[in-house]
Parts: sequence; C-alpha cells; structure tokens
Amino acid sequence: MSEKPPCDGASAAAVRAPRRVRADSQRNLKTLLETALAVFSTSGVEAPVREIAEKAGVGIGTLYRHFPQRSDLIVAVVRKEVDACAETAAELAAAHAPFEALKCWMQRYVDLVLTKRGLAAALYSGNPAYESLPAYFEGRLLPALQGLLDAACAAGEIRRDVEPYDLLKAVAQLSSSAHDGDPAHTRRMVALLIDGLRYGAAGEQ
Amino acid sequence: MSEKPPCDGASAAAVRAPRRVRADSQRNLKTLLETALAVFSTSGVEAPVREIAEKAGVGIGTLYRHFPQRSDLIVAVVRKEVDACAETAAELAAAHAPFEALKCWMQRYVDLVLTKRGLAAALYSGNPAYESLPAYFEGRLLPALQGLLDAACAAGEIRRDVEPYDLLKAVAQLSSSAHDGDPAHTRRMVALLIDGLRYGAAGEQ
DNA sequence: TTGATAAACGGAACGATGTTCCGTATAAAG
DNA sequence: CTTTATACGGAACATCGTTCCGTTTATCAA
Repeated sequence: MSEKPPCDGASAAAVRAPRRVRADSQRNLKTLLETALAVFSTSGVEAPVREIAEKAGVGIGTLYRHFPQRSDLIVAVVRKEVDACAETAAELAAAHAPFEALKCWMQRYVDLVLTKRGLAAALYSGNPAYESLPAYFEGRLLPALQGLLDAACAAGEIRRDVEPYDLLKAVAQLSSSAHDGDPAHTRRMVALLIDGLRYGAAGEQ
Repeated sequence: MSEKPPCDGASAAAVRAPRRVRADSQRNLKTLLETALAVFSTSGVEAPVREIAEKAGVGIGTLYRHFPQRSDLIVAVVRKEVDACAETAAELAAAHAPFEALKCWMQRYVDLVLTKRGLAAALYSGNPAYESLPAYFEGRLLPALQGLLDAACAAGEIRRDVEPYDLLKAVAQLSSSAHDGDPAHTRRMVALLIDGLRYGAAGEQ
C-alpha cells in the first residue's frame, strides 16, 4: 500500500486528500452564470453558447467543463434566479409591512416570469433535462409566498381563503399572456389581483 | 417586344397561359406530406428535414421548393391532420347514433393531440410561423364538435349546458398530461368525461 | 413526333450551432 | 522551486437548416 501523509486526525484509509477547488475555476463559474443570465435576458434562452463564452471572456471548453450540456447552463441560471426571487421574500418581509411586502414580492415574481421569455418552449419540449424545473419552482416559491401570506393574514390585512399555489399560477398566466403586450399592463393587472386579497380581510374597514 | 401566340379569345395583354402543374410535382408534394406525418409521429416534430426527404425518396432541394421553411412543412402537416379529424365528424355522424358518434370522435381527437408530441414546444416557441395554428384548430374543430353536440342534444341523449370550446380544451388537457403516462388512461378518462354529458339529459331515464 | 422551354429536381456547399478532444497553462501542495 | 492534478482554450467534428445552380423532365405548340 502506498503511504500518504495523514490528512488529519481521522483514519488514513479510503479517501485521499481532496485538493482545494482552483480559484480561477470558481471565478469562471460565477462569471459564466452572471453572463448567461444577462445574455438569456437579452436574447432569450436560445442564445448560442459561444456568445456566452465570449462575453464571459472564457473559452468554450471552459464553459463545457462547468456545464457539460447546454441545458445544464440554462437549468443552473433558472435555479439561481428562482433562489434569488425566493430569498427576496424574507428581505421584503423584514423591511416592509406585511401587505406591502407581499405586493412588492409579487412584482418581483412578475419580473422573474417576464425575463424568462422562450423558456416555456424548453419546458414543454419533452427534454428530460428540464423535467425537474417545475418542481423546483414550486419547492422554492411556494414556501416563500406562504410566509408572506401568513404574515399578512396574521396582521389582518388580507383574507385567508386564497391558496399560494393558485396565486402563483394566476400571476404566471397574467404574465405569460403579455408576451405580445406591454409589461406595464401586466404589472397593473397583477396589482389589481393582489389588491383583491384585501377585500373581506379580518380587519376590514 | 417579343411576340407571343395568343392565349385564347381574350385580349392578348397581361396574363400569359399558365402551364399546368407538373405531375411529378404534385406527386412529390403528396409523398412529402405523408412521409412527414409518419416521421413526425415516430420521431417528433424536431426530426431533421433531411430524414424526411430521404424517406420520401426526394432530394432536399425538392423539399425546400415545396416548403421554403421547415416550419412550413410542420404547419402543412398539422393543418392536414386537423382537416382529417374535422372531416371524420361528418362521417361518424352519418354512420352512428348521435352520442356514439360524439364518443368516437372524441377518441379520434385524443389521437390527434397524442400524436402531436413536442408540438406544444413549437407552439410556445414564440416563432411567428406557428401563430396561426391555434386559430386554425378552433376554426375547424369547433364547428365539427358543435355539429355532433347539436345532434346529440336534439336526440335528447345529452345535456345542453356544455360549450364545445370547454370540452375541446378539457380533453386536450387530459391528453397532454399523459405525456408521461399511458394513453389508455387518457382514453378512459376522456370516456368518463364524455359519459358525464349524459347526466341530466332531456330524455333521462 | 419532335424540339423548345419553363418548371422542377437533386445534392453539393454554406453558415450556424452543440459538443468533443487534447495540447498547453497554472494554481495548489510539498 | 518542483511537481502534479486541475482547469483552460480553441481547433475540429457532427449535425442542423438553408441556399444555389447545373441537370433533368413534363408540358405544350408545331
């Protein structure tokens, strides 16, 4: 058996010392994600991978090292966006009154849906690579919205008979039908929908 | 000016004698449509055009002469399929009792939706080439279903309070959710839905 | 029947795209 | 500083959709 210097106090068997991840690798990964988000928002998800690699100042080989398939990059970007949107909920809840936070977050969610132009095509493409995305959407976004709704309910600012899932879906539908209209209209309609939550609240006037 | 032999008794100006469409051209067009339908049903709409041309025993140039864009071929096949489905309605109405005809046609419609796997992606792709398809669906299928429903209503076999549009959409949804399930389940559920039409009919037992 | 001719055919070639491969560069560890 | 695992870069490949143009052929008039 080959002798290796002890990793630490643990038994020397099995696992070999895992070298730390190279700094440039981490940097490139971060840059690629940011660039891909920017490009996807501008040109849609069907943008060529080469364009993303170039704008990130990185070779195609590097891109493919981090994301073996084009779909992996798309999935990573979407998940990161969803994460960011979900995390916004807590921030808004801490900074505003419950209903105000809810209202702001909904507009944030509209942004999320709006910038994902062309993603629906990928989702419905039958490509197994995207199958996990809808579940991820729900898993992250539902709890976030649930928290906001609970807080607003507890404060007596909104009614209690609305399901987070229904709300999420309704807003998504309002947003997706606006692919040929102006985003301002979508925002107004969503605001109207959310205002509807105040009707019949516990602390009604 | 060049001299041309007179076309016919009409004034010699403007229109020249339009030569008849070549027989091989018509034949190739027909073959291409049939082959494309077969290939799309097997491999999905994302099948390469070259494969279709080869299986049709035709050069790519010929395919592109008839369908300048890949999307043109897809649209043509879909429209032809929709036409065929719509025309089935009249045949079934002539051959069966009203409700039986309705029931059969619905299963025919399920087939139509089922074989169009992956077409949803094209529809939602934002490609303007497919924008006209949903309207064509409604324009052809709604009247067909309307006729079957009217006949069944007149015979007192079903209730009158169901809109053709709602029915079409419901069945499509039942079918599309089956992309990961078995078609048999879809068929049973659709049959159940249609049987629901008999509840509360004029001539109820 | 036989040219003349417009129309259709066939497929090589082009450009774009996703993906692979491998020689080179370099950050981390001793 | 030397070593070495790791990551990088980009040429090269395969596969698309699409274009182009020389060749073939169905139609029509004589």
